[in-house]
Amino acid sequence: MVQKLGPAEPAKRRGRGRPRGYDPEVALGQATATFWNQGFAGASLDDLSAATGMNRPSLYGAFGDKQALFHAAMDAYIAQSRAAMTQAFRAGGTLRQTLERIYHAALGRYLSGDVGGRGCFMISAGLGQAVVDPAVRAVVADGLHELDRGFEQLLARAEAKGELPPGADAAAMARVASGMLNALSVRARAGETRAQLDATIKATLDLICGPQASE
Amino acid sequence: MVQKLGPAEPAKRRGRGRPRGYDPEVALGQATATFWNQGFAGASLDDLSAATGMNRPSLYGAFGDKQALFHAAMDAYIAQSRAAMTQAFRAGGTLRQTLERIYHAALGRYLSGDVGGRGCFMISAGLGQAVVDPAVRAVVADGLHELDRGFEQLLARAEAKGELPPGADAAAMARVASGMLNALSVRARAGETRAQLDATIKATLDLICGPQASE
DNA sequence: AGGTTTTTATTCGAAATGGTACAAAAATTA
DNA sequence: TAATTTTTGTACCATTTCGAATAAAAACCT
Repeated sequence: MVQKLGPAEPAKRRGRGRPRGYDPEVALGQATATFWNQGFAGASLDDLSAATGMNRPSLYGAFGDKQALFHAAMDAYIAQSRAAMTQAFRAGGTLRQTLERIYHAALGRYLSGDVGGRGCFMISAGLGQAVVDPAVRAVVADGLHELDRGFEQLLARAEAKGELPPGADAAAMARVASGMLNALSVRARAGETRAQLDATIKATLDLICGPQASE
Repeated sequence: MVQKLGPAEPAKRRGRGRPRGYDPEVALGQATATFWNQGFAGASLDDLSAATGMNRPSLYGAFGDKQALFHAAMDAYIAQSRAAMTQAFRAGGTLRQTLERIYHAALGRYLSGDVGGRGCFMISAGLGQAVVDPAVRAVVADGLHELDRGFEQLLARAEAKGELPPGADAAAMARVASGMLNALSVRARAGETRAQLDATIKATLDLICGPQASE
């Protein structure tokens, strides 16, 4: 889990001094994974140092103190998540296909890693800090609401295209669709199997889009 | 927030030695609140000592080490939550009334305290430890699945009573109903207002039970 | 009153934690 | 080659953390 040290491949020269022994993006990813599993308070600088292969002064020089590192981890996670989600939202197809793609893209991230289900980083690690650090709470809330808006637009477009039954309430559907994404995070971290989580996704799709024969 | 010390009122004599200066149940509640806000790793023994008004040796004598105290906090929370939920599930009324009662009972707990939304203790504090402590993960999973079964029975009974429309899938509805409870926890802790959360509840009820005029 | 028992209060200690100082190392530039 | 610049590695520091040891306090029992 530690990136190899020593002179990194001369990928990009950066001018004068000694070259870095690590790739900042890789290191940030490894620090993120540590926070993801153990939370902010549960991840010591020694843990982070071991995970990234950087010693503490390097960590400090690159990212600032522990809080700053955590914020950098959130920003990086959000950026990645946003990229994947944007793609899933926009790839086209029926409403059901789109929702299914969204849920499975998210679930793939929630089940990634080697600890048996970590959930969403913002929910699992971010919300742990939310009560202690208002700035973290605000970032998490923004992330949630950005997704909310995505679902609202998706459902509104589906309604406009006539994909929804006549009496359907697109706004209500969007709220539930977004909420069930949070539920998947919770339950992935609680250790539910992929089969169980897939069943929850199917139930959500059936309720929103109408039932469909099993595959 | 600290219970008063000194000789407690002679509620129940317990025989020989010096009487306790605290009520174990009250102290456990205060310790639970500390874990709830700050998580397991984020709550130091000093924090817990200050919150309960017990000094460390007393804490240790009463509950064992920090892990044991956390497990005791989970057990107590589950017992309280189960009592409230059982009542909400069984009090009768239409499906919509019952679901509304369940969600609002839970939401009241999720918004309790003076830190602006803490969510469910098991999700907010428990899941933070789930990856680190498999026993905690198992307890949380059990709690979730106990609720799942409650919703399954509730929806199955509603179906049997003919409260659901003909084509409805009671099992899928139960999964979503249970999942949205998790979503409420997440969003309460993210700082959503009661009005926002009520709107999510209403959306869930509308989707499961059919729309209803606003009050 | 004197002894017994249980809890509380003070204190201590070893380890871990977050953060930093400083010199050695590895590159560039002159 | 020598000076410069940036990063690394080691060591250190003050504080916090968890836990335990020990003595004082407050009740009961005889």
